[in-house]
Amino acid sequence: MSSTQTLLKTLLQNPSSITSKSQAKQLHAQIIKTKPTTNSASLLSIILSIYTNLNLYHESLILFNTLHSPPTLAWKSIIRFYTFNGLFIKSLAAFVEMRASGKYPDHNVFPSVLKSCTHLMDLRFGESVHGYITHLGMDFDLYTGNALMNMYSKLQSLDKHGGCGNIAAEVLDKSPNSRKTDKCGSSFVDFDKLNGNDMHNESSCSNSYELIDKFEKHVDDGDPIGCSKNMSYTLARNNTHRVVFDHLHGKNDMVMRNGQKGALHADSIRKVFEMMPNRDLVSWNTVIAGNAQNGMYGEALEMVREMGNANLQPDSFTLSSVLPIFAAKVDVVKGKEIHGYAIRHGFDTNVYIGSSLIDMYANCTRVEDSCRLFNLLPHRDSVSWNSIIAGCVQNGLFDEGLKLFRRMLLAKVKPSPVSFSSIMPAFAHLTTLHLGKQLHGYIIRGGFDDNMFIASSLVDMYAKCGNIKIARWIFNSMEQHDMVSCTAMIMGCALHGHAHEAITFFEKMETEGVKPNSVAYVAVLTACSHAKLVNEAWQYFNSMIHDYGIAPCLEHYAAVADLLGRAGRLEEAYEFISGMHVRPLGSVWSTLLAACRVHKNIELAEKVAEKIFTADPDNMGAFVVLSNTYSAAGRWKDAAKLRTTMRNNGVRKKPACSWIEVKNKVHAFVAGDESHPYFDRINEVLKVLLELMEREGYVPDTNEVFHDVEEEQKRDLLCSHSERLAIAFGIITTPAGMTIRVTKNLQRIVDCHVATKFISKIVGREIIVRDNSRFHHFSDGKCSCGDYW
DNA sequence: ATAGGGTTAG
Repeated sequence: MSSTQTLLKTLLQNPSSITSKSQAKQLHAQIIKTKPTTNSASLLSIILSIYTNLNLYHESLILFNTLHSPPTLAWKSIIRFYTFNGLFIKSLAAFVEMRASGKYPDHNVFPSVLKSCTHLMDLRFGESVHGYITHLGMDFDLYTGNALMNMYSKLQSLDKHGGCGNIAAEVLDKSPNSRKTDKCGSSFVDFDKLNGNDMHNESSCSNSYELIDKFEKHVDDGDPIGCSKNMSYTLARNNTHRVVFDHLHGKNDMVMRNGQKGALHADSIRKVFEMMPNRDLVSWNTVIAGNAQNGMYGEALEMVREMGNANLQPDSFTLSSVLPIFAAKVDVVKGKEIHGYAIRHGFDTNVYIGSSLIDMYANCTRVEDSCRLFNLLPHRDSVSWNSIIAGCVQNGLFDEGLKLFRRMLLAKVKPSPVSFSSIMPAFAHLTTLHLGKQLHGYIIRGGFDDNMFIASSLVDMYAKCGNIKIARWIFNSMEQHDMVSCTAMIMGCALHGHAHEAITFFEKMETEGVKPNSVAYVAVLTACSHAKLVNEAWQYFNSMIHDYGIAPCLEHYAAVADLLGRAGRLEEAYEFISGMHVRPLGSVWSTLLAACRVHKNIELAEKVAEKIFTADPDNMGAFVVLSNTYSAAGRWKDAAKLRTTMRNNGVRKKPACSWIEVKNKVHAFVAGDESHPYFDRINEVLKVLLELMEREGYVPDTNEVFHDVEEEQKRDLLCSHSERLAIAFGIITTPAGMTIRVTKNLQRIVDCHVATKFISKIVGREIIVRDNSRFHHFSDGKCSCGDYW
């Protein structure tokens, strides 16, 4: 009896002295046992505040639900608890209920409530809370002020993009008794499960494939029911807290990230900041971060200086807001200064600073520095891994990125949506469809496939890996499109020679109110170029300059020059390139040289080659193309002379190689390759094919190859070039009627192209060949490229 | 009450 009273006394005087779960539960039990007639609710509230401070999930919820008329302390505790655990809607619901029950919040509650509004991106609700805060005169509270500024800086320009409006209000309207029908517990567990799609489990790979195969089949059937969306819906949408789920998985990021330019709430932020009687480091950091994240770099840096005047030193929070500015401005000198400051203050081992530094160096193309930093980090979290992976991939180190991705999984770090959208471009560039598909499987099962970044990267990956059908399907099933996803789709169409479709997508984008940028124009001009749509290209080129005020850069000029070349308007192309506002690189001239080869214009070819040799003396490819131009026009002597020069200069032609993916395994072939275990069967097939092809009228075109060998040999060599070996292998190993997909590392020669057309007709198969610049769809003796490549 | 990482570009 007396011990109980002592305990209760201690408890009442100093609740924070209770530091363990068992202590807290003991006290709780005591109270229940003694059944105090007075103050029962307030004693239980104190227990609740201890539970919530210890973040004891079930204990807190069960206790709260037993309170019929929770006192203010209980409300405060539970609201904080909900916010802390990411149950933002619950938190706001509790706040509303608290008010409805006639209890008044104090300044301790508002930071949690405002944080919930911020995470739910519910500006309207937040503003009304702000009004209430002002009404109560609590906007002078330091923490509340900081939370207000944070909310306005995060929800900047939400209005412009529609935002999420009244999520909270809607939910609140519907669930006045949300507390009674509480499902937080189960939702929390479910959520964990969702996160735990186990990337570390090797055996789950086969499931992934099955999933994607099913997916592919649905797309082929043109019946998207049961596809990705529904699969992920069953997994993810069953969640009663979808909004929270979305938020934590970055879906709603888009809205925030889109608001780069607007300064819609800058005034609100400044007003709060200036009204505050006291400002601490957090206040400054919040405003600085707000400015930095909204693209107001100058203001952010200015505030760092002002902060110094107020005798406050930048801390790790300040630095991690400032570093992205120098990353964006590609200012490695300033970035390094910050790095130095971080080292001097011992911040360089901080994960936040670490990943910002990794990103900054990578953005300044100093990936080696990023890697060094990464290896020196004493502790790495998911973001550090994502930073280094993205850094590598963005700098073209795809294999390194892949290695790091695997290392991340081995280190048992769960990949996040950011991991997926960072690594996916590596598969796109490496054309490793099997890896891309595998990752797509994980993405579907994790329910991440509606993330804009991921969906865009998937569209791009499938297009680049040759499956334009799936790319198109994913694009069409996206809920909204932005400039990036549209550009990926347009470029995908361009890559596959579907110029008109590309233009349709471009126009749809414009009518949907998505503003094209410079990259989008590169894509649409590339599409025009592949289909020789000269007039359309000019129209886009001019509209870009005059309607959108985008200055043409090298890529746009290159696309137009390429187009003129393809259309046979060689002189015009030459004039166009000569008159460019940007100094043409060798590569621009190279496209014209290739055009000269196709149109057999030797005079211009020589002139252009000269330009290449002066602009870019290391560009040895020009020798090869020029030599081929001579050959194609039958000027053997010139070709031979050039080849001698090449040899003397140590120029070696890159060996041509073709590869084909069968059953998720890549089979590579080089010309005359006899090492493949299937070689005999391949040879047999090729013999039969040649006979049939010749019966159909095929005549080997030996002009462009091997002038040093006998005519007889030339024919044999042609018939065993790498593309044909790969196709023959595909014919043997894949079921009849199935599309054969082959990739080639170089531009193909005329004979090669012609032969593949014949083969597609004879075997009655669709054959898709990707060469160094685009996809060629062969079927029934025709090619989608219009025989220009 | 404040922080870091992502998709398109021959």
